[in-house]
Amino acid sequence: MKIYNTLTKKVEEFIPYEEGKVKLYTCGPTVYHYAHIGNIRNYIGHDILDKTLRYLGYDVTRAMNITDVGHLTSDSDSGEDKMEVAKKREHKSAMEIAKFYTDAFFVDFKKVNCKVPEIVSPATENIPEYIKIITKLLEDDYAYISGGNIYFDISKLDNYYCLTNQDSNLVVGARESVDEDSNKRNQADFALWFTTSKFENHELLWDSPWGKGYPGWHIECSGISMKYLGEHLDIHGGGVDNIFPHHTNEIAQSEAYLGHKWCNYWFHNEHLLDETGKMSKSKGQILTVSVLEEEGYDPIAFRFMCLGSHYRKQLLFTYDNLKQAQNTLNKLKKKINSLSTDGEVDSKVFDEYKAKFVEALENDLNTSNALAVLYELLKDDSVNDATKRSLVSSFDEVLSLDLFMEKDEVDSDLDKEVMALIEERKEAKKNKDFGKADQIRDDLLKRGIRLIDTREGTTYEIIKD
RNA sequence: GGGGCUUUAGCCAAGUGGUAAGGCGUGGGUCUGCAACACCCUGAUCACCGGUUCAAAUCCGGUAGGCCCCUCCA
Repeated sequence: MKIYNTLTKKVEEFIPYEEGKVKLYTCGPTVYHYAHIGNIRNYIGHDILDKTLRYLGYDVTRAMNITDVGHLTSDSDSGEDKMEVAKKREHKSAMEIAKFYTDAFFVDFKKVNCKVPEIVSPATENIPEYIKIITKLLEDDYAYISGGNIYFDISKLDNYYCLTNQDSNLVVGARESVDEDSNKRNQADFALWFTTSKFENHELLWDSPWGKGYPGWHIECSGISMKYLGEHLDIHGGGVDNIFPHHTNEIAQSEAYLGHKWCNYWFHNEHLLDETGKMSKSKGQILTVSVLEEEGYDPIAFRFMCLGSHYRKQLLFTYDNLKQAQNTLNKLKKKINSLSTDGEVDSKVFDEYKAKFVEALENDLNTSNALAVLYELLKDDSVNDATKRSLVSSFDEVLSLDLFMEKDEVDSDLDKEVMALIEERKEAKKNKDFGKADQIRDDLLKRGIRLIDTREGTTYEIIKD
């Protein structure tokens, strides 16, 4: 399996620390607001990575955090905690907000057929882990106390900027809204722990050796990852915007703490854009999977749209594009569901096509080509339907597009009524009363039922969108 | 100011030196009483300029456009 590694900026052969096993970590959602479809695209990317590794036979253990505390609008000790902002907005307690949005997140997560990681852990449930790490960083002089807070001293590292090529060209405050924090030795230092000194009204506080306070944003991912996945992590992923500062800081604190290399592969998904650029929770309008569904779109069509592109390419979201994806997916499913169950699976052909499919995925998760293999298979006249069905079913373990439609619960009353109308129309057609025949067809279409005339007779389908 | 990504037909998109996969849409056709469905057919020299090479969408240099990061973000 080849995969792009942000650390080396190259597509590399993936070699886990332990043969056959993969420790995978995904930066999870912040739960002070809904996850928009841009966030969801990132999780779809991780889902494909996760499932591809399993498809290839790896024993994968995956962990994901839920950021329910410590997410400031800035990484200095100024700015507001986003959870506190949400509390003011919604007049709820921090834990109520976290629970509400965590639940909402997983509803959408599952709607696009993302598999829930083995380990899902909220930041607030791992405080002792962070204290343990910070204590050692202080002992080893990688961290210092200033103004009541604990900061990581980046000057203690030679390769702090290993994920980016910024070297020391970093300009703190390139963006106007960035505040300077006078407690820091270097402006690029980052906070590990905040005390109550400047946040007396902060609701979530924990005792620590340095006073009541709460953790900085970056420490949670290091803490949760090391607690559940150990000292050696194979793949750590997130959105490209996490590369700096979040992942840069995670590497700094984790490797300073461990004293050795921590994670070998860094996996980053590009953004989903709308006409105005990057989608963002702070931009106001939050477009969620559930909203797409309310607008009449199948969440799986959104997944399909994401798979048509590559995870490392920006993707423009428009309703036109989604509509196209929906239409394409419907046609694809229709084709698949019209496959007969005749014949026996030809294992040689099965292996050949599976190898092609795997080849696409192994090439840095080329889902677009993987889908092309699916189309090639469906068009191949030399392959019998049983083999096709079997392959499609196998491919869908990774694609997760629900390619085989479960038979809808047939509403027998409706079925009886439609069959009677079909019979009536048949009579009308026989009598050349086409006006009446078309009337019946149009009336049914208005109700979302499309008649399909074949040589063998007339059937119908229920139009989903 | 610094760093990174990106530009392929109306749209989505593959392609990693040898004369452009696939999908959607469009148009045409078959089928049909007419349609729908289905099926068949239908399209681009790859932003631009220059270089390397027998050979470039693919490598190098430059120009132009788009996007992201440089302490909110997936």
